[in-house]
Amino acid sequence: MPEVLIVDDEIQIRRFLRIGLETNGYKVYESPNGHDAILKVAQRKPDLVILDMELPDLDGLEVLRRLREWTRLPVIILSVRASDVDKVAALDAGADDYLTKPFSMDELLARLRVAQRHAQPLAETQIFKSGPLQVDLSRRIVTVNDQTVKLTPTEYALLRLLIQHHGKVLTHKQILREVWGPEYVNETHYLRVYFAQLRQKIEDDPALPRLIVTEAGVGYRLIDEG
Amino acid sequence: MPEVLIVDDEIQIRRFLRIGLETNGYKVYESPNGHDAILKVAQRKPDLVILDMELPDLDGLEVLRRLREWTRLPVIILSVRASDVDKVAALDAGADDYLTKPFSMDELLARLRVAQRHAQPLAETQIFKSGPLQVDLSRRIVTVNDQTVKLTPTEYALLRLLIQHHGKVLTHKQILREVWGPEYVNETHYLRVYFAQLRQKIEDDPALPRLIVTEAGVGYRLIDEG
DNA sequence: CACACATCTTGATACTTTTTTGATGTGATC
DNA sequence: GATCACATCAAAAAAGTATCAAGATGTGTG
Repeated sequence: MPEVLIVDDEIQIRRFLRIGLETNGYKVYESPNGHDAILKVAQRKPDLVILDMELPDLDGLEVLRRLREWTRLPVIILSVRASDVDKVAALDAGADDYLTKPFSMDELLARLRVAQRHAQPLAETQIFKSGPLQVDLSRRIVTVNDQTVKLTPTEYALLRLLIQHHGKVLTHKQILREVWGPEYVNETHYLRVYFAQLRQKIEDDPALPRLIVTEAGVGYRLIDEG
Repeated sequence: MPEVLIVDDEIQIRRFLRIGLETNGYKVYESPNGHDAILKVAQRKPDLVILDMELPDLDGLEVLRRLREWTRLPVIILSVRASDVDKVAALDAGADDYLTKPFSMDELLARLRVAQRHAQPLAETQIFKSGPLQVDLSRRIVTVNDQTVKLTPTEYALLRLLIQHHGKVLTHKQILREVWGPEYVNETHYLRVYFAQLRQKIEDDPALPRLIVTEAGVGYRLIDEG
């Protein structure tokens, strides 16, 4: 859920914005003045800031400049001032958008979505490695000794769970609950079958498992850096 | 020197924009209509596009949608229509900003600078290749072994989605939501039919697919560098 | 308006993969 | 040597997939 900080001194405006944003799936923080706003951005680390230009303590532009000293998070300016010079000053100071009051909620929401789009960095490829095993979680590709291996949905879910907790022991119940669902916590036979299958596919020697080790009486564990 | 494409049917507006932009250090291209605009973006590869909503051939929104099929370059909309629905539609279709006429040159320039800041240095994949398959996303031309192949709108939408995420597994739901819409997420039969059709058209041997592989129980994946 | 044409939707059927289930084997511990 | 926890194998059941083709819908044209 994206988090927004609303910076405005008028409580009615904050209220209006909060309602509109919350009904559209945002988590909302509020600041009534500039100093508090800068503090809250640092503390709460919101995904977006909606910043009014008229504040009791600091100028909105000044708040923006201070924020831009250390963060590039999207800032959308709200203002009653519609003059070019104000807009240009704010935009050049690092604002991502500038809306003149009165504005419609729909437009603000659309412009927030644009700002979120812009903020998204390129998705980095997340790859887990351990010995001969290599798992590309974003592409759903598993390789062993550089050979791609085909896993069924359940086998993959199991392996992904092990990777998410690599190094730690996962109890039988934990695994069954996560992979099959809470009503399967006693189907320990499933574990035997699927761990055998998984070892068959990803271990160099399935009879002497080096990646997936059994912790007798407890559960299973995935070794990293084998 | 940043390069801008101006898309507007009125020659006076183009002139006005050209002068303002050139005196501020931009190199300017012009398009009087939508089809020419799409072509020029592919040919000239400008850094920015200024797009008027009222065009003689295609709707501005349609031009934007077509561009977003293959490129994320910044597009700033100009329009006489100031209604929320128009703005929201354009922004959600992928526009980076929306200016209502009349606007000031200074504001436009400032918003261009914002758009340039946001521009992500992406390697634009105008043409996708994999094995015998070749797809020109900007011209919507699909060839297999240098033979042009005709795809229906849905088949093309499907292929384009696969290309945008090539290498990754796309789940059934993802595909149905993107191509047919959120209310179709359970119509898995559509997938069977359309993937069969697509394979028939783009695979060398549709019975042994090498480009579009099935991940049973999960979804489908487009292989790159087959 | 009626026509041909392309495309989308739907149903039937054969086929493949995956999951579930049961039977049996192994080794350690008491 | 009986018991326990785990491993392995393989068949049955279930779920998912491929393909063909007919019906429905929509499109533009004369």
